[in-house]
Amino acid sequence: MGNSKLYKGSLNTIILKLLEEKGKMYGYEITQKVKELTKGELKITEGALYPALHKLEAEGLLDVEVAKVDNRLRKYYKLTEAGEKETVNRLAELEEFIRSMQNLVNPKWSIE
Amino acid sequence: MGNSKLYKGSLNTIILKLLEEKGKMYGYEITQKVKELTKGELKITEGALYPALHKLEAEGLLDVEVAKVDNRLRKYYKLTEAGEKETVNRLAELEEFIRSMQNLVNPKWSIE
DNA sequence: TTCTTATGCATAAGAAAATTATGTATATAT
DNA sequence: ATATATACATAATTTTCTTATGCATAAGAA
Repeated sequence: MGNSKLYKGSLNTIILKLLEEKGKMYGYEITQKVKELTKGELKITEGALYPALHKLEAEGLLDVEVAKVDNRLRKYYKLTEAGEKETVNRLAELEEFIRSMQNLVNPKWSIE
Repeated sequence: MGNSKLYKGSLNTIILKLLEEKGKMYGYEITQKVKELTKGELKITEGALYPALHKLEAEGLLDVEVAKVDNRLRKYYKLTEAGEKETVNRLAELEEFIRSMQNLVNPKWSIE
């Protein structure tokens, strides 16, 4: 299972990006969304996700809001103001990184 | 200095790809080439590079050839046959990963 | 009705893969 | 002389993941 050892370092940015898009999401929802968007190629494990969410919250980039749906707990996360600013920066960095990787891996692509 | 925390996991593939292109390269040359190709954005540190080269060699994917140029040591690495095969696989995996990341970060790009 | 799968959170132990800090040595430019 | 560039290497530490485990409810299958 889960053999995507390549996304190391980009998990935080992925989380921020999704929250920027959707407004608010809860942990399990994020794992499912990523699986869906990448056609199952990228699987966010809970062991990676929850600590990452807690850290982003501790850094003041996320706010939490607890809800109970169908008698089950959900923790909805959304960007703080600081989080919105950081998201812009980190996304730019990630996009630049992706471009660099393309340049390395397949220079032809980036000519156009 | 070196603030590219994003390429984690892809160093091995980058090395293999460069060797596939250039035939043979030595460590220091690889660091400079990557810096050049990414316009300074990606800096391979020696602490990451040399262990990676040694590991790829131990796995039978690389061959070494020592040379002395200007009284300085150089260790030229090149792909073994097994290394050439692995390079194809790992490049495909990395390209697929890059596509996934694009899909997450900027879905618009990947429609075309 | 029992068992599995899905939903939902969390943390601890361990592994992988980097960074940072050293160390050695020669060559070149200031 | 001194700093920078070239060239290799490794140890200590940190970051960031995977794997394993734990708790709990809901829904569907057997």
